[in-house]
Amino acid sequence: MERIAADALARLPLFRRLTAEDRGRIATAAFVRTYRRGDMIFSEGDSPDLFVTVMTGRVKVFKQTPAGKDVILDLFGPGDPLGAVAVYEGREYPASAMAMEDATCLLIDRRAFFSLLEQHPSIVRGLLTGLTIRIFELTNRLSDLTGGHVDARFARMFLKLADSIGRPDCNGVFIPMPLSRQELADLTGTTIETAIRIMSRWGKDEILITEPEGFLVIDRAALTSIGA
Amino acid sequence: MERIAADALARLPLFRRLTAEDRGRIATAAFVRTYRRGDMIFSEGDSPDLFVTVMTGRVKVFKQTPAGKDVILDLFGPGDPLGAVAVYEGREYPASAMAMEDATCLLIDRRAFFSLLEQHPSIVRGLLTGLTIRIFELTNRLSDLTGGHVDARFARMFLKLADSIGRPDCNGVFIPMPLSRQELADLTGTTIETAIRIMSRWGKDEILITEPEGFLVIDRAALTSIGA
DNA sequence: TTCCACGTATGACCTTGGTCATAGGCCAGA
DNA sequence: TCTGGCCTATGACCAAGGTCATACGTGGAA
Repeated sequence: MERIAADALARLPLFRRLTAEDRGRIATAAFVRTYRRGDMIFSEGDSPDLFVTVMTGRVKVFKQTPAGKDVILDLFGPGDPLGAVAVYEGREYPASAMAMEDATCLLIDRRAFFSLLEQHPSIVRGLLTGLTIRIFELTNRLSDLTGGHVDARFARMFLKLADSIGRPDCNGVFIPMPLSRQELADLTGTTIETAIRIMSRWGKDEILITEPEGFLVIDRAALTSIGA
Repeated sequence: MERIAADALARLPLFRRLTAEDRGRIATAAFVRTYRRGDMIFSEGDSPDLFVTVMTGRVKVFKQTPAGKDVILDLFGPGDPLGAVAVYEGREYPASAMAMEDATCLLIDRRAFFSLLEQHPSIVRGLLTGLTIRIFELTNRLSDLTGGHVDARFARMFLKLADSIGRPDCNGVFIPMPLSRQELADLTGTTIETAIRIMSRWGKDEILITEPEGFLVIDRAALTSIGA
């Protein structure tokens, strides 16, 4: 844990609109903490006493199914606030968060965060927007994961990733997001074997290939038709 | 569509804490609308210009999966606000709402609602609480519906209903909530045939029986062990 | 270097549950 | 009273995909 420079806050969307003075005040109640790949940031059921914002690295938020498997609810990156729900209402985290790679997060003491909220309605608005977007995504994920065939879920997942973070490449669209087969399975609600089978089939069919630093979508049209 | 008496608002949790004067002001911008069983209250993709609160009857909120089946996201009853998400941020409804039986809803013009929000932070808090609870529920439903066996999902669903609205009865716990086989299927992410099979098996095994006005849980222990 | 752990890969097998077909009961409207 | 539509019910069939077993490659630890 370290102190944070007040101007580092200026880079986070949620705090960007505050005055420098206010950011200075927050900085006194905030820490930066670093996590190693695989470290838990918080666990389902923990009671939240810190408000967490991702600064660097990628974080997965997931939950265990009654059957004991993990389902990844969402992937977060720099600037995204984690577990705002729980902090705001003071109830337990509904899911767990784990660093998928080495990461740093900004932690703000819950009390300090609240006094901040009272003085700055713009932050409340930002959080509210975040919550509503979260409901949207969860709603979509729910209808996405329920029923339908696994290939289709895979296809839609990769199309979504391609649209959100993909960048054009000589041979297609590159998705700079390394995910293990297990993580692909947890994102699509299936097993690791099925994930492996689909990925190796698509590799052979030159639809989508796995690279060390992510995935390369070669045949977007094929994905679109599979996902339909 | 009719005017609403200001004191009817006093019965809705969200508005209960306002002064009589404020409720009177809202009443001028609010009206009551009645729906018949099966009527759509709003549809996925509509842009929200009214804030809706259920007053009587039961309403299901559902969404179509990419495969074209419906998934019921939640069941709402008297006092529950519908589609608060969409209204607040002014984006499209992420799901549809339909009256499951004859129902009445309180509708408030979006603009009037906003000026209300600005003057009454307590309403904002109420909405925020509602949104966070909604995220909780969606999170749970997501892990619930993903993977696992259909019987288990059925068992958990009925246990949850029994806990929330069940009342003791001479032979077990009665759930006063008539749901068609199709609706059971939509709640658990399966097909109507599978829903029928499970229900008739449980009926024969005297675990849970369907009654005209709801369901009677006879063997709660059996459900608990199936749901595990 | 050797060894173990972990991620990836692939085949064999079998159950769950989705699909299709058919039929009976009930209610509203003609 | 007949009829058509809707919900419930049940059987037959079949495939998607979960489970189990096995194997290979790589990287870190001893």
